Amino acid sequence: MHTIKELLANSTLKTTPQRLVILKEIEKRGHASIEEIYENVKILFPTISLATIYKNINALQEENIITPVCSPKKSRYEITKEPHAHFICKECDKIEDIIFDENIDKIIETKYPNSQKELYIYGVCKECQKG
Amino acid sequence: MHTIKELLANSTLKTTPQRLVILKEIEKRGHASIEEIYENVKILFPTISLATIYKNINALQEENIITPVCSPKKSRYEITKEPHAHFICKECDKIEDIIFDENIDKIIETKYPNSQKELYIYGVCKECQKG
DNA sequence: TTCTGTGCAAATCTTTTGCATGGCA
DNA sequence: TGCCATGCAAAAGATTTGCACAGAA
Repeated sequence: MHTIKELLANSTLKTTPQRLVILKEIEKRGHASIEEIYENVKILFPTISLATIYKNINALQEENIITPVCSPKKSRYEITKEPHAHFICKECDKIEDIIFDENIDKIIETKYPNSQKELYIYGVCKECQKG
Repeated sequence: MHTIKELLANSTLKTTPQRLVILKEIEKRGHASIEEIYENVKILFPTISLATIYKNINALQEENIITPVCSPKKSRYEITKEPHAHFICKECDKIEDIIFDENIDKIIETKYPNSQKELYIYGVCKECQKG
């Protein structure tokens, strides 16, 4: 486990207040979209520009500090962590982290060895099934 | 199994030459992006407009005739079929359909019952691992 | 004949780029 | 101090909208 400051210090990127605030926002929300990051970072950092958000999102992805979580509706980003699975609701676009079942892990590892894998399950969440 | 014509006939959408050609292109490629569809449909249908492609992609998704396949790089679409899994290469963005392992199916069904599920495995394909 | 679909143009939204200035190491 | 990062403005790219005409049912 690393702190956000350590993640930056161990990368080729410089530690700037903007980057710290962007990463804290992603960490706090679990999964954050560009607009969510921009709107919330602007509260603490009114002068920040959208271009800075985009540049940093790209740089942080290249350093593997954050990982895109893609849904059909909008892309979001999370702090890169151990392999885990996502459940994404097709209706409300909610993302839940789920335990990466070790049996599934074994099955996939057999077929796709040495693959840096991520598992996504797209479905309809319980709340939306009720509606 | 349904033909493309039947898919349209059973929907609320009218059957037009443009829609048939768009769907045939998606079927032929397995997974097609907006630009791929546009570039190839234009050969048969030089007057087609990008707006028509977008409007139809949205309409066909609402009718559940096509399903988005999302990758971190670009969105693509496929004809809606029985649940199956995708392997998407993080490097070259290639998409492979893979058999939906019945053991994985059972594990997911236990945790997410009655969920219209899709399985995605993001990793690095064999070709890109060599490089 | 009716009403949806098409195609064009314009509008809007999203993301990237260039450049002068500011700030971390 | 040197070089990378920021922020602005503009450019480029992607997607949506409005409207008149064409075409499926």
